[in-house]
Amino acid sequence: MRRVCWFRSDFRLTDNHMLHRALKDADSDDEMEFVFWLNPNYCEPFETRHDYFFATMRQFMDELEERGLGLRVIVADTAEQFVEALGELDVLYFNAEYVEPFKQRDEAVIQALGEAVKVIRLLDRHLFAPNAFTKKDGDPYKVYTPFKKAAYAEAPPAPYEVDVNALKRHVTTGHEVPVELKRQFDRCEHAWKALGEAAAKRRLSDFVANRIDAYDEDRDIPAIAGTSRLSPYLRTGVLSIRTVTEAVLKAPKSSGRDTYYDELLWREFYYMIMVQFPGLKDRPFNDKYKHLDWENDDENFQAWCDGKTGYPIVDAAMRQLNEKGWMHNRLRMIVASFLSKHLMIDWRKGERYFEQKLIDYEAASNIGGWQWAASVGTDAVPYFRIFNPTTQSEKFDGDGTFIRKYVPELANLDKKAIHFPDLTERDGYVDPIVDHKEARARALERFKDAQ
DNA sequence: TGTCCGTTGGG
DNA sequence: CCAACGGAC
Repeated sequence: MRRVCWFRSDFRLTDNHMLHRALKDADSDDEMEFVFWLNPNYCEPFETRHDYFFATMRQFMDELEERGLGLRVIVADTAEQFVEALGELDVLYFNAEYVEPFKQRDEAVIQALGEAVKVIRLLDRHLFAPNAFTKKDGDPYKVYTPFKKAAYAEAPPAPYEVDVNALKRHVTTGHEVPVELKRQFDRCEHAWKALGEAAAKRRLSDFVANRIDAYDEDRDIPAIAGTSRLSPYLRTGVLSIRTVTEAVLKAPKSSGRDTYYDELLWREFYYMIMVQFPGLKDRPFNDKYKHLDWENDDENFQAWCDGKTGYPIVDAAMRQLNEKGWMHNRLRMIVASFLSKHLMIDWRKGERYFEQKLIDYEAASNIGGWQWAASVGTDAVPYFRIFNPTTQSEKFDGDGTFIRKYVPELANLDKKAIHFPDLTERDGYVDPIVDHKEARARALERFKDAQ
């Protein structure tokens, strides 16, 4: 029997459902092969997130090699080409993706394989199946709190064991590195710190041992490492959600720990919503906001993207995104509120900009978050809760440490002036592109019209 | 996981 | 003057 394990965004050897299952199924003389489909169409334009992805992949391949395992990288534009390159096989294993465009890609591969090949798709990226919880009437939950109650009643799955030595007996081929992969590796420029499984686990245990107790308070301060910063690992599959959950629930009970587990459940909630209600990348969950009167102001949108709005906390946040491919969660809320309320620019533009830039981009969480902030989603913030960027800045970056790091033009201002410099003292820094009070009033009006 | 504005009451 | 608070958005 020839069993093929298809790696996608699950670059790890431990607690990997696909590997666990393939090993369980394999007889001692069965041959196993690891493959990766490199689709050059997914690499253009080459953004920071591609850089992170391929840097991670490269690190994973080094790790495989050290352990005497190999990954065969197949370059293909279509599912048919990919399947043809796979050659003869009996079983294909992979960890399921439930959200587009990956779902469609996976179905195209299954189609192209035909009846003769057995396909085993496994739940791996999330704790619970997307249809695991329903209301009494059988409908999916649309509100977080009851969903959470249902989820709390269920024990999350334990990590899956993977015996690497057993893998070695089945996987006999080394890496196959096509020129196209080398080309992608060569495009990587960032000097990423803490790549790979070992670094991810160190960060997880540091978080659980030292930071999780204070998480509920520290997580809102962008100048300190109060959040777990595990999302890039979850995105690339370097860390498994079961490993994270196990470590979190083993920690002593605290309000920080509970808040953090809640955030993991928000991740489950949004993915469940995306699966149960397809199409949310392009339409608001709440129908009444389908025809909201958005502004089509390219100049303002560009200023937002570039971190040149004249609101220091917004600009610092956007510059962090542009430089690091990552943004602190409190800041994601602030810039999303600013784009959709102050600028009245369609949340979909912001969602797509985040998609382009974020190394931890997950469609469900990102779309859910944007719809939440723009007040058009399920269980979203009410439209009249409009963040005041200056107040948020004073509250969460009180002494201006974060702003100073990313907006050097303002580095010399004192901690009072830095949150919104006086219009006469902005040499070297842009004037605000909108007036807060006017913008707020306009947003209230537009949203009220849509009620 | 909000902010604004008017009111009240202490200094 | 300003903190505390409650209602409205």
